[in-house]
Amino acid sequence: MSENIQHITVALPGGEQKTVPPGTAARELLLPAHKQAIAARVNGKVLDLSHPLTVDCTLEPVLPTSPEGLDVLRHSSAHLMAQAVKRLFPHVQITIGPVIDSGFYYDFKHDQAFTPEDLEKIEAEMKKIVAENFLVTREEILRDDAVRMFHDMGEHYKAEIIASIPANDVISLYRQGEFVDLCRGPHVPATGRIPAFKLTSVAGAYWRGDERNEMLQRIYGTAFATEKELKQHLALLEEAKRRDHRRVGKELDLFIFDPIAPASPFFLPKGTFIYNELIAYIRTLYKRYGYQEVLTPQIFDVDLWHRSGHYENYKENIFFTEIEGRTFGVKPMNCPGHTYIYAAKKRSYRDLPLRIADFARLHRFERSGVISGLTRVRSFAQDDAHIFCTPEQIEAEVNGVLRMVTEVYRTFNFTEMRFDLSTRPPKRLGDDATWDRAEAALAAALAANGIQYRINAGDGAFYGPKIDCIVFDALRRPWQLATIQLDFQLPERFDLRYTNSEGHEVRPVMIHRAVLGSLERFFGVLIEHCGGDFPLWLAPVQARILTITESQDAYAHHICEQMQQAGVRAEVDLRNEKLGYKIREAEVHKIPYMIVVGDKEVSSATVAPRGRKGEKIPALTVPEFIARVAAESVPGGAP
RNA sequence: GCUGGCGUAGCUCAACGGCGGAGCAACUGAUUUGUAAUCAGUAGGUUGUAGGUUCAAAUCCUAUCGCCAGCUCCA
Repeated sequence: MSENIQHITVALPGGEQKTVPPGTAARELLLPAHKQAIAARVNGKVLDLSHPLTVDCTLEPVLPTSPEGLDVLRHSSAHLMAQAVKRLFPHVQITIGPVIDSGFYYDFKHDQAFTPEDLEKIEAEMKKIVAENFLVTREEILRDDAVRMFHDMGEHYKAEIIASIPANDVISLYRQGEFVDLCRGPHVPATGRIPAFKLTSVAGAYWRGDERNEMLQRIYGTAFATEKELKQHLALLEEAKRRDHRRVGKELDLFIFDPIAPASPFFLPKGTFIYNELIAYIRTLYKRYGYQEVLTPQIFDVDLWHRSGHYENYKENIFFTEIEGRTFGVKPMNCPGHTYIYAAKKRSYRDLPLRIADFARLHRFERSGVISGLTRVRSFAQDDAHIFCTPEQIEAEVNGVLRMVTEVYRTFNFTEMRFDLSTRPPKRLGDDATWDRAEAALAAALAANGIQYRINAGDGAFYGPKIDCIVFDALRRPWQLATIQLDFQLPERFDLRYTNSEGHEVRPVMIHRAVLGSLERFFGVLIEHCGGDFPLWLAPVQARILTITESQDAYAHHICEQMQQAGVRAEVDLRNEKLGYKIREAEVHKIPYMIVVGDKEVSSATVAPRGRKGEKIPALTVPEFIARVAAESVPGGAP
């Protein structure tokens, strides 16, 4: 047992190697050079700085600015918050406090609700604990001892969590000052290392996320490596508020909501214009991509929903109505209706693929707590279509849909996209050979389009695998919009057939697909993406003519008429106001072109356009201006 | 649905047991104006709805409708 053969070799960043006795803390090797580190990465695993190194390993610092470091920081912030809460509200029980995308939260058992004033107090206490700069230490303890310990402390939720961990496991505790919490870590070495945090909101949450359990109080917060990043994050939240489609929709007179029809938008003329343009744009693509549009009933005998399986699986979301003793369901989806169009005549393989598109209104009952603006409504339409094809055609069809999806999102200036391929779930319909072929076809179609994708194993629907398209808006928030789903079940349930080339009757495959998804939801996302500055082709008013005095009224009317005749959506502002006032108003209404006309323009028969961002555009003749608008006013044209 | 918060003029918000206000918008008048707000005046309300407490309710209580945040990110 000679001491000197028990040395370990640690590889540090930059190729440096050190030989140290086992048990040396990671911190000691990192410290002089990497004092910013808040954790250590040992053989790729993120651990405490105090972690004793026992075997040969690679060692890297984890900085608070790295994604892993930020997680550590936020997790420690959650503990910091829990400590502050326990100081201020000793009777409160702690439960769990994980890291989330935008920060962290901690759930507490507290009989009263936390108020915004409480949050301020808690935040102040957190700052105090940071100043006290407690060491954060880790210790290991047997499970049963931990259960007893938390039980004795009156932390019954904590004890319950620990009791659900296997009996022989060693578990870890983290201590900072008087506060101790069960946690697997890692954590920052001391509370003084948490520089920038903010508590953002408080809300109810169920114990273990189950609505049958009792309700806890959840406090959300966020933390960053620097004050500057925290400010940036808070500014982003402000910007998101400013762009909120509910606010923009009101300001720009796009749509309203009224309690008389909860979660069902009333589109005003300007909003309806944009809505219809979205449909018109998709229709132009349908011509190129070979879709045929249909109109189908709004309500169907409940028999349809029994046969399709919706009654069994989706009843809670369907509006029912009764008349003449018959029960009808208002359609939440178009697919069952479309099977009737398919089945209306005998189909041959020569008829396939059959692509049926439908912009029909759909109604789904959504629980009152989940509805929100245009993004979660009870009344909406989709750019929905169903493709009936042979199994051999799946890849080519999905390929076509993917091409359309990428074209559409490019048009709307969504530059970032992600695709997820969801494969067979444990509980499913159909044989493995069919699933093999279907999943392979989807993967091949993705590959054919050069699309990188993630696999969500087991996340497919029970009736078939699917591809979801997630787009990121200007604030980098993800939205799941387009979807492509294979379906082997509905053709079965509705006994759909076609005659193949050998004369046998066989089942077609159904592909459900939407590109924009719900038009309402897409509209909402588009508003937030562009902040209300719609591209020229979608702007309800493209140009507003602003006069300086009433002596230009006749000219303004004349050129407005000219523009309208040429298809430019123009209007005049003849009000007896100063130019600055009219400009401000047009600016606030996000009108793309302001056309200033004074005596100068009248005498030279020109216009002086101004862009909505204040860009000065040299004087143009009216035909020149019209040509400019016409050139820019196409999908994918001027932003 | 559940937890919490909030419903006051068209919009954004004050008043928080004691006569419901302001800014913007609207309307009227004056001003005729050159690139983000000219001035003055007028009108606008059973305080979401229904009950209750009180001498007195926008304010306190109950119910109801609606809106907002959250309720899957697992020590």
